Amino acid sequence: MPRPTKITEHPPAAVEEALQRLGRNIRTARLRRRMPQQQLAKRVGVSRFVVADIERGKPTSGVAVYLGALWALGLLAHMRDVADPDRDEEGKALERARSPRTARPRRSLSDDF
Amino acid sequence: MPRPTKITEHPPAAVEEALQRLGRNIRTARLRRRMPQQQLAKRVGVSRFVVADIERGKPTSGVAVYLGALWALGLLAHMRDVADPDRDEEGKALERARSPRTARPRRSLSDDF
DNA sequence: ATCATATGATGTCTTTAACCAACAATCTCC
DNA sequence: GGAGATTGTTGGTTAAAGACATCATATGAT
Repeated sequence: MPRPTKITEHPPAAVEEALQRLGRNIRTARLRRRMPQQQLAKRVGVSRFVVADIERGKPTSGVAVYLGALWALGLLAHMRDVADPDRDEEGKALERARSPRTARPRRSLSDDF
Repeated sequence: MPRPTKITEHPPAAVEEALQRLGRNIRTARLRRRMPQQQLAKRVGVSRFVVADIERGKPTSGVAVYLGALWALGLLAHMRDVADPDRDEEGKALERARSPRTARPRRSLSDDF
């Protein structure tokens, strides 16, 4: 994504780590299937360089490429649980009665960070 | 991602669906925490428009933004299992002896799709 | 019901992500 | 060990991702 952003230039350590692990996992899955980057790229519809990028965990690559790779490897189902409201215990606890459609502040609280 | 790619212009239905669900989940988690897009954007280090985009499941946004949002919501741990080699049963089955470092074809098989 | 706030929608501008090509390096199978 | 394929790397080109400003709408505390 053009226009430099904080998150892509200096990602938090946790984000960078998660990204690299995801890339390694995709690579492992691809190698296990004995599929060249070229072929995976063809299925996803990108050049082989993009596949090489995501296997390295490049933060700036589009989500669709990552998900496309998971899809081409038959691993997209793993995304179902990510941020699943049912698994968000903290969120469930915070949600008192109903879920509002906008996040209007309840009172005047120090909402900055 | 500049230069249009097949995956971002016409994502497979499964990918598009997964993307939209992820966006909805992020939105749900944010609302439960009564956090405005603005504030989430500030934590992630992007503009509020980008947050609005990912909540709609925009395929072209960078991965880092999605993961950054998960991180800011305390949900990044959910990414650990995605494409985890231990959970890739099909991959484990395909891996005969050891994992090769390149995907050189074992024989002359019809490797084109 | 009121009114401040959150969110949606548009349009312009800047910067870079993804593309491509070719060579070098590495690895696997025979 | 040799051959053939895969993967890494670099640099130039181009179209879009993200920022920003503004207006319009919807929402929810009071």
